[in-house]
Amino acid sequence: MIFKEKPVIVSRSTLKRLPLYLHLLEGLMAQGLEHVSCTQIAKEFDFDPTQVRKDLEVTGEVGTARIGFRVAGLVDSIKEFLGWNNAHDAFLVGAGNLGKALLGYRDFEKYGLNIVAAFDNDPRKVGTRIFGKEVLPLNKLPNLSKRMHVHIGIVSVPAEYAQSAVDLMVNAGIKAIWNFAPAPLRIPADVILENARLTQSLAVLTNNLKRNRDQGDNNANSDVSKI
Amino acid sequence: MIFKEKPVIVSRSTLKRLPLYLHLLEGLMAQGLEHVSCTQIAKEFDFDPTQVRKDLEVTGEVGTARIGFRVAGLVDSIKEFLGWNNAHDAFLVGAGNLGKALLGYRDFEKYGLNIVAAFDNDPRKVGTRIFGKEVLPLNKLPNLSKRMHVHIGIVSVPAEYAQSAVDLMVNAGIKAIWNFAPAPLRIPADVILENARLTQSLAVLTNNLKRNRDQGDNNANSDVSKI
DNA sequence: GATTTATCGATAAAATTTTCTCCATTAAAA
DNA sequence: TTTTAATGGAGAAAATTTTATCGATAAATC
Repeated sequence: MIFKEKPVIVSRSTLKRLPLYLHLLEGLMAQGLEHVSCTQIAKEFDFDPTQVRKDLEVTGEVGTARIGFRVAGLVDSIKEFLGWNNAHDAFLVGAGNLGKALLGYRDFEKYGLNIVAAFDNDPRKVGTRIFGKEVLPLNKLPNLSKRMHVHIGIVSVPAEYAQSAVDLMVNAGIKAIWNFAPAPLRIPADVILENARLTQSLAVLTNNLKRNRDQGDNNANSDVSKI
Repeated sequence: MIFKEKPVIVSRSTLKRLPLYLHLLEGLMAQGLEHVSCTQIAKEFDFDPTQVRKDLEVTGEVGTARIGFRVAGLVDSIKEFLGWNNAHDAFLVGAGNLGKALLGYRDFEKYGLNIVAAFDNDPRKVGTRIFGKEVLPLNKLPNLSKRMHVHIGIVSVPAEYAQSAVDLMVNAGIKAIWNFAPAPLRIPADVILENARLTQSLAVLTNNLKRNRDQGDNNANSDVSKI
């Protein structure tokens, strides 16, 4: 019997730090650096070195004492772990401002995401091309997603249309939803939902700002100089 | 002696849930609903009711048994708590794709954010207007930010320029940075930094997708149907 | 070659966040 | 008026995440 590596369930927190490490490591690799220690990485981000070590553990890479980890090995293992080595095709629904920006974001390729087409119900948009990608009417999504085996759907429609867009996608066999709309979404348990909501991040920012202003205190946010 | 309300330090987790509640509550208010219970709110998002209660506690609103909370009161208190009642002026640096999208995102007004101008060093962009907002050369930022008392800076430049953009802003008196670049940033402790990195969210998504695929298991992500 | 230093890996401790439990309160029902 | 059911509030418990500690190991230094 062959033992496949058991898929480790990793905390969101760790998962979200991995791209930061990756970006740093790619820079180091470009500089020709061979090895790097958790201590060094931690210093860059003002993290705890132990935390970095724990995070890197999930990639399966092992370091050597006094030397650290192989940079190239880490880069590859993090990409592998995140699923960024194999490109995933994705559909985008909602070709408004945000949708356009996402369609034009070239870096997604690096992250294994390939937006193959956009969908919108606005007749002025349908038929046009945005950054080389065709804008199709929403009702063409189900057939196409089945034919092309697309499993990721990006939601960049206004909040009030989000649920119906998601329902359509789920029925069409989409297995993972990346949601930019500020709406709660209902999906079956076997579909993956990841929210990327600007408002949440903004909430943290403006609340901090208000607090700073309210108190004129300068040590309350001593933790915010971190990454 | 007058006791000012002591500014409560609230966890990021709570802070990030508040905008979700707010959005829901605004919907309920539009429907004419007067009161709402934590139980109802929790049900919408598949959260724990106690968690919702604890989150709402920070706003200072008190509910009444058997009735719940006043919807209008909650909406106002959450906005107040997040600092979304008073508009904050902001500068945006980097008028690329993402920058453009942010400039065109009308909802920011609702969230108390008012982008007053954009800055870029690309001569083809300087002098143009994007969604009515002027694009200025970066070297005009310091003077303007002081004159206009702008305290928020939005970073949407490529990673390699992020640090220098931030340094410029910090020197110009910017007090809070909203960073979209996938780079680690160094800032003084009294400046607020909030990162809004798409790659982090994408990492969670693609990793989940890979895990699901690797194992063909359907109960490993039983938590992903939540908000 | 011995000693020192930096680092990893594993485990334990601390801190934080989430969930649970119980009780007092309140409006509605009997 | 009394009873009942739903709810908020407070605090305890559980789970998760982060940080600290310690022995082993490998390179650098003496």
